[in-house]
Amino acid sequence: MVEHSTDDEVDWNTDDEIDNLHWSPPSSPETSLGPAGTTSPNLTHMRISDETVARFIEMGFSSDMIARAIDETGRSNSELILETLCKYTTSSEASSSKSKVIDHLIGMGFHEELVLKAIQEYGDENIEEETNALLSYTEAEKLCETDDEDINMNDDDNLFSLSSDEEDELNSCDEDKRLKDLIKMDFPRQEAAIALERCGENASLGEIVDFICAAQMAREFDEFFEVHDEKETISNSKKRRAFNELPRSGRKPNSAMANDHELIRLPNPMIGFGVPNEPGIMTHRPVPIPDDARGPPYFYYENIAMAPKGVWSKISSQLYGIMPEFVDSKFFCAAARKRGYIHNLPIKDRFQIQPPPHSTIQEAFPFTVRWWPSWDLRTKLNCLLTCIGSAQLTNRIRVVLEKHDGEPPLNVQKAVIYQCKKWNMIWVGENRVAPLEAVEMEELLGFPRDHTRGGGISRTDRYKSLGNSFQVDTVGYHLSVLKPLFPKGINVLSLFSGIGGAEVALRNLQIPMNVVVSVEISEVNRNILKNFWRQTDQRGTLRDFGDVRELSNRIIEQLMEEYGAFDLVIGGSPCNNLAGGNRHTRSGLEGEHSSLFYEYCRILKTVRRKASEMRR
DNA sequence: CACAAGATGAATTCAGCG
DNA sequence: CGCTGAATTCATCTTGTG
Repeated sequence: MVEHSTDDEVDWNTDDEIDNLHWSPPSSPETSLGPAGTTSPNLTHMRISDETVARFIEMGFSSDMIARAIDETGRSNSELILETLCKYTTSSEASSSKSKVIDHLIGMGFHEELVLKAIQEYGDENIEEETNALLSYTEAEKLCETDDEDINMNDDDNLFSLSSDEEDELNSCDEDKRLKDLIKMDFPRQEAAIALERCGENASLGEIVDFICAAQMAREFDEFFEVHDEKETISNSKKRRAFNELPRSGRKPNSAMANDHELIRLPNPMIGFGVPNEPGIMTHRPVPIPDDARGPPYFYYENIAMAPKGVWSKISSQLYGIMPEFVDSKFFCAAARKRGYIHNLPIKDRFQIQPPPHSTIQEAFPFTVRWWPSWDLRTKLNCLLTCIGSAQLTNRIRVVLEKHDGEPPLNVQKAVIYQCKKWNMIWVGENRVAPLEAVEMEELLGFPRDHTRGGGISRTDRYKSLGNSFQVDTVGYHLSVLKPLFPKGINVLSLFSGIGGAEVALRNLQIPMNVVVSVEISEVNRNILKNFWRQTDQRGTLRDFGDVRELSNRIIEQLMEEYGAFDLVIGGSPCNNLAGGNRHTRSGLEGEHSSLFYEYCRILKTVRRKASEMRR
């Protein structure tokens, strides 16, 4: 091991331009034993490492399948095993794929007739195409006037209750089973046991879950808006260190530093008020919305989670002191995207846009699977940015890998992985990595294929627009609660619209948009949204404006008089001056672009004031 | 002038350790 | 509790080309 790494070190350094493959030296040299480390208990006879097996399992293959594939392929070549596993999956899925697709689409609420028609038209291969087709059918057939349902706008009253059906079912459980169920739901055994005891034997599972959630939320409440003086902050334990910690004495205060002592913690895992398929979904907020911030009109504000210190407490203080919901989109798609959302939407009974996107890189891009080396354990991509890796870098990686037969030494692996993570590259051939194509980013972000393609946008601008966009499925999950509230459609004021992430989310949720007033400074982006509006046969009105600063309060009031009040004000203000990738002008919330956040506040307040006037 | 490509760190949080 | 290292990040600027 030692002689190898020394040789390779020499190889690295004799290569010109190799500096760009530099990585921070590993802290634990004993890990350089290579991939053949410990083995999993039931697969002990094989040379495949635990990590590799774990990766296969994480990709959704069963251990039986993995064992079979390892036996069949000769136990040593992980690429071959993966290929075999994929073969198994495709062959077993093929027979049932059609009925599965039908069930899936009907489950989304499309009529069976339309589903069959779509499948006839597009085949049963591409569920995405079909969904799009179905959305077009429904849009064409729209005008569907739902009868006046009794919608309870006051969502905070019945937040704890489950439906009677759910409750009946849950009541039938005995205590042991309930404890098991709770542990299965990933509640700590101790908390579950205490909750069971406190709630008594007649309590339903729902009540117990609420009890545990309430306890968790009480803790969150304590930790949010926690006030410390400087001394206390410094002596706080690591666990209690918070996002907005004050600067250590002697350190120069950041210009973005807020002048308050509030601490906002980023949740770990970053699941906000809950995400699908993960434990910990809340039915009501840890910190209630203040009365003066209740909707309608609803609002939804977004920005990056990893902003400089003090930024989020400043943003929160400007938006009624509402607790931000920090969510990583890796829980919704195959790419991470850590964002904070401040909104006054209900959080009960959220649902996902259907179909949900692929959850791993390998599922999203199956063609890459056969090229994926066993030592690259990624199943999720990092955040999609506005720039992509250079061709020179991919070439250097290829040259270096070609020098080694089979698996390269550990230090080479580390360097390659480091660059792949940094530039979000995927395997597209033998020894060949590549940055994502724009169309692949569209897919990961939940946009229709070629949403940003053509129409006068340059390649670089396309990457920029996509890198600045919403992740549609994440935002859609939060907005889904609007669907039962506005069966007749909503009026939307969309600020900093970009390529229309909010509009695409609403459309995918099948929430009719009566009026959308979109404010977006980039002309190419405005054109993308206009094209989307036309192509999806929207019946509503789309109005677009350029600079948000020129949208005066007077104009806003006029628009509301013309179209009626806005039901939703949505937008994410510029993060340029907050983003970690910015080497030059990371100047905080008061920066040239990021300070447009205050325009969002101004406009929101104008809308809410005017709306309350109109109600009177 | 528009576009494409490449070069350019730091701020922040977290996990792990003594 | 304090330290260290690893990991991650909605980007800007300069240069070259047509």
